[in-house]
Amino acid sequence: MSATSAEPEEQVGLRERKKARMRESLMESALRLFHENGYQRTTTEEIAACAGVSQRTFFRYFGSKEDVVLEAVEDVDEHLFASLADRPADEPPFTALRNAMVDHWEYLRRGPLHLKGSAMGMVADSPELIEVNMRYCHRRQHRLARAVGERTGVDPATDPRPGVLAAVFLSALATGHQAWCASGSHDKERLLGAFLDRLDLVPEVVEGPWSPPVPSPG
Amino acid sequence: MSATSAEPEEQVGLRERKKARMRESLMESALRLFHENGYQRTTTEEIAACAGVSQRTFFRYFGSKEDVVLEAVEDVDEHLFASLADRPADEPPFTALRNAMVDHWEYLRRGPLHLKGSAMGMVADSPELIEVNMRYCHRRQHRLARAVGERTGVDPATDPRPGVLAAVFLSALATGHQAWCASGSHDKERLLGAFLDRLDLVPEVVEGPWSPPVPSPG
DNA sequence: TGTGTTTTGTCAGCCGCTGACGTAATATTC
DNA sequence: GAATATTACGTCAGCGGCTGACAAAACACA
Repeated sequence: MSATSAEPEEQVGLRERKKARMRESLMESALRLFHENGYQRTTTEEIAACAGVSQRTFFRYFGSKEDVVLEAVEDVDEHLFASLADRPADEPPFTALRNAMVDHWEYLRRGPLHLKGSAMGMVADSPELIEVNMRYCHRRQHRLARAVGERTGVDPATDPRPGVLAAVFLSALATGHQAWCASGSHDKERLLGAFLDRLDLVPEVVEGPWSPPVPSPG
Repeated sequence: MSATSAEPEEQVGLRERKKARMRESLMESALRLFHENGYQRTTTEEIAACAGVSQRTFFRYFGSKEDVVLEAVEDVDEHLFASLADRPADEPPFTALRNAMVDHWEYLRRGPLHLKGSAMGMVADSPELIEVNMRYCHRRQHRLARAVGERTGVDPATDPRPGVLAAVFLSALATGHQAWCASGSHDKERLLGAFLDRLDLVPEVVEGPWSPPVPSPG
């Protein structure tokens, strides 16, 4: 084909450009098909065909079908980490994480991540993807621990605190996510509310005895 | 309908007995092969052959290869829940969980669960199984939340606290488990130590600012 | 333009997993 | 003890995820 007229300004070369575009194309095809037909009912051959390549090529770009979802989630996480770095330095780690989540949500609300931004919502729609998401939570946790470590000046390799904080934070999020799924709601704002409810509960839940069983009206 | 109460005895019948034995046989074959050759390199056909049945029969007893590991872990969890119920009623929930873990370990130390008891250690040996374990952590979390709910008289369906506590507890355990794997240690006692270290860190990590970065020697 | 490297499609194949169907083992009834 | 219905099992065929190997096409560099 042509394309020889386009002069790449950067040193990255035409090849890597194509690779990046192919990767984006495959991910977009996959996420769209997942959204339309469901994760389970979408085959890797369909994804490849939708992107105009062979199945083998799909597996050269993504290690597995699950990896597509994972990478979308990780791209979204990336911005959460940026939000964390932007929080004032005097905020305690856990508080900073909570507030970064609020900032992050405000960013997602403006929708610059289009399909990827809805990846988490997509996960909610199909129980299979919840497990897929779970499967990778230790990868997310490692990345978050690193971000927490950078913020606090603590090395996650020698100090267990960043890892513990990351794990606790993500597990509380997961609980909120599950409750949101169970409620059948599709309102993204309610999802943030569920997140914050659980996060705010963590200190009280691990500290001392609990207040009376059910303070709700009966 | 037929009169199934021909025999009022609690005799479950030969058939169900055989089913139970077959199930045990398959699980034992699987766990032993996993232990010897690794999870990945053990095929479901080998498991079936080891138990003297066809592959199809294996899949009639277990929904997936992963399920075998999951059920082993759940069997072990079962006793953790019992230990939790035995803790004094005046212990706060998180403390009770922590201490139940210690009791539970003492039980495992006596080795009545033989192969199943080593399932968690097996998980440590193969990175693939860590992901398998992760995949099911929300199932474990639900069961633990129920146990916590029973102990505290709180309904997990309406009060989010049991779910949050269960999630935080298990995620802290997972962190300890990962650290233990990373250290390359195969000493089970060190694993318990890693668990307790992380659990004891949780309150301090979510509460306020952190103490100086790294108090350890350089 | 020609040469060496990277990327792709095709093919073959393993493995996890499932539906369908016939058969053997078990339980029930006479 | 024979006839019956019920249940478990083996065999077979097949799908979908995933991988190695090889040849052809696309690209980079000179």
